Amino acid sequence: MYDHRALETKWQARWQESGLYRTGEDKNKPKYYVLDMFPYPSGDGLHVGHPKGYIATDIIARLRVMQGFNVLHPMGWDAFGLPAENYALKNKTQPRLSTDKNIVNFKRQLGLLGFSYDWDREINTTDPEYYRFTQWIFLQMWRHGLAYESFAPINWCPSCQTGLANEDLEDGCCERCGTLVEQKPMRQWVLKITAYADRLLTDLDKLPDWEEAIKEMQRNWIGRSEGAEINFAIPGSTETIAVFTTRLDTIFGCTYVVLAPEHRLVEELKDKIKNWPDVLAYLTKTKNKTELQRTDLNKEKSGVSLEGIFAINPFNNEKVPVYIADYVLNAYGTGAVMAVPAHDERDFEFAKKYDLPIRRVIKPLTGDAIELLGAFTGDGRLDDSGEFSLLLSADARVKMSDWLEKNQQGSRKINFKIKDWVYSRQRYWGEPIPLIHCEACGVVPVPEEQLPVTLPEVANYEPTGTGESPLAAMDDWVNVSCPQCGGPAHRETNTMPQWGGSCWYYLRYLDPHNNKELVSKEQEKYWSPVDLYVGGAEHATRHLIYARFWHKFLFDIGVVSTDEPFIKLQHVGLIMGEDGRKMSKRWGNVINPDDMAEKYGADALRVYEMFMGPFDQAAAWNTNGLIGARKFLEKIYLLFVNNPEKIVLADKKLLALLHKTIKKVGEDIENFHFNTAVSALMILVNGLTDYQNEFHAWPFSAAEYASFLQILSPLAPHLSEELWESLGQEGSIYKSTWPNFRPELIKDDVSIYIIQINGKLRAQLSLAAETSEAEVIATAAAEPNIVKWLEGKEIKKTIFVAGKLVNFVI
RNA sequence: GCCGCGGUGGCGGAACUGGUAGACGCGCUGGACUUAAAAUCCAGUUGUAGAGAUACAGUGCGGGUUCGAUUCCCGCCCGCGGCACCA
Repeated sequence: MYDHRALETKWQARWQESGLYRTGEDKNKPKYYVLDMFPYPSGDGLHVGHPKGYIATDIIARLRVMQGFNVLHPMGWDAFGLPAENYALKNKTQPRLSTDKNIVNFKRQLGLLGFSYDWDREINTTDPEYYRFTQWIFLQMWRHGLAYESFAPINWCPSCQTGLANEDLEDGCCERCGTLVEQKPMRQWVLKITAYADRLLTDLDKLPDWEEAIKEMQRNWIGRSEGAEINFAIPGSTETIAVFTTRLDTIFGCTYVVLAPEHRLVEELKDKIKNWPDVLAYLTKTKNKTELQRTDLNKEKSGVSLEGIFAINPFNNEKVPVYIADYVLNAYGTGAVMAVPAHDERDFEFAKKYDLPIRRVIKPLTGDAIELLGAFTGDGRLDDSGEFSLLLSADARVKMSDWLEKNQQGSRKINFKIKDWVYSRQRYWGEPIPLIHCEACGVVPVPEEQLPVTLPEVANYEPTGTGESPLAAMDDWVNVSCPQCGGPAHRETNTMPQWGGSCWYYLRYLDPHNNKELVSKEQEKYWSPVDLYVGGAEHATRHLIYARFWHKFLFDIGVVSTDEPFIKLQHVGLIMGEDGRKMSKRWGNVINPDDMAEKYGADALRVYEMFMGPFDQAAAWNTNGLIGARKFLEKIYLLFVNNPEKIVLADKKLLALLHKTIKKVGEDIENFHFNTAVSALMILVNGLTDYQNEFHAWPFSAAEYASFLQILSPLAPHLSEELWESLGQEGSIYKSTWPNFRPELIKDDVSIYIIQINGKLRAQLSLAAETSEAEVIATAAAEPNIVKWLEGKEIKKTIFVAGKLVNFVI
């Protein structure tokens, strides 16, 4: 039994004392930047699932250092935002105090696991010296017209009492507290991420080392669709109804037009609408529906016609009725659609209900004789479509778009699902938005030399629910003179959302103490971009899109030299509770890493978490598995202490196994196959244990035992360091050079042949590697079990694969 | 509904570009040590038949390609994740 507590605390203290993990500064070496998604320091502390990704990056960081790279491996805290504030409110403390306390606890917990972080580069998004630059970036966006004030209705969480971005919702509920979100018009700051939508989409193709699944999620979120915008004239009005469609080829089948209830024209055309009371009733009914009710796919479509209003289809000059219906979304496209019930399921359903005409204009290419019960939504051949009849759908879309543009009735158009980013929160615990409202000059930026605009300490930081943040009540802080004209003015009192500070933190690690600029050109050029980024897949459509957006903007204004921030992205699979459910206080299935490290050791915990299964897959916790990992380390310890004389009786097979293992462990770590790396080490250790127990000697030299420790060290740094020292090796194993495997030792001199009859295994044969084909076949055919099978049969064919198998086909 | 990922022993999982299915670990069974238990060590562990050699079946289901398929192709079923009235 080795005393893991004594051993691990000893080495953790020594590493810290010697500054072992300070980032290398020799710029002649190649660099490797390996990054974790920095944690949100919650009051609950880390559970056993959080460190899984950190263990993996630590293993990679250690491997890269040993391979001769300058490695940047930093850690910090993403500490602004709702959860921290809600936690402080619940515990009746100040967010500043509770956040600082939580950080101390998180840092202690991470310290127990022996990570090789360079703590000199620690950052904290709530530090004014940090958020000064978050504010600076916001100002640059404002200057470039990418931050604008809007009064449109947005998602409002009545429980958190703040506006939210689309990305903050889950099934129409607040992602934080699960409360049903309402639509509420309010003043807000919005970032124009849509201006980058096309680049965010197309540049995904430049990221071959991102998992396809995550890229696909982003593509869906951005949601690009190509189509056309068409203007339908309104007889008796100068207004036109613009509709967006991706199926211009179906336009001859348009039998009515639908506006979203919130569409601007509804109010504009009020005087001409003959059944206004009906319309008003419908509008009220819609307004009272929640977002969830409105988007419920199972609900029956409803709407009301705008009596007296018609729209003219420019292609055939036909006059069609106009409806409002809440299945049309005001926020997408133009908020109006041309309805083609024959070729769109939603329109079909609506037309059936209100008895509107259904006109088929696309014939399926196959089986068109069948009478369709629903809408035919596929491409086909145009029918009854004037001069465009008989064209194929795809061709028709091109020709009809040309026609539109030539006749100035509309144009080609690309739409995105992604919406501009609602960037202000009516809460206290966030970065103040560095803008000033002046009665005379309008919105004026805080001069850059006055940054940061620090978050004032307030006695009462509870949300007001009025659409203003608690800061609005702080007259001393709010009232300022205008930086431009000196007149009376007041500060913007909304704060930035949780995701603000994390949009650029990876850049700050490069140059964390620079108080002139967010990162120096020199440091940026050397360290950027991030070579490996590891974190949860839940960030695919939030943090990872936001950060790419900011990065591209910073690239455009010359702050960074690359147009993508993260070269390789690897997502980490969750660790579930022993009951298979997500670890949560609610289920009482949370396993605490402190307890596990205390009981079984940090090394055992590291090895176990990597051994649980494929890194990117979810896996259920099993403490017996952790004990297995501990036993494995125990065996290693015994290898070194059980044979103190260290007599060496050379064993070729075990030496070959060592070199195979060196090769495999290196490759597996690079490919994130930690589970098989651990298993390879176990196989080697089992071999060594058996050998030592039998012969009471080592099968190879101390130098080779040292290289075994080296390949173990990224996984189990404490124990390896201890045994490395006991072998009399100089310096830390962390600074040693990763061993090379010797290919000549790996090559087998015997080949094991499998002998098959009709593809079924019947015998095995072990022959010298250089045995000729003819000889192998002859020997195989002479095997007793094979002779039995071949007796009285004719060999039709013999398959031979060198070094592998012989297959007799009979 | 659309998109992505997956389905292998009692469990987590392994299997390189088609070539011994079940590595490694957990669990379980039997044994050794012990007054006893824990720990440790040894043996076994996909199913069926057999004392055994061995034979047959077997990687979600049904087909196909191939000398040979967990791996490739076609058609399904189930699970997980994301998006979802996006025109």
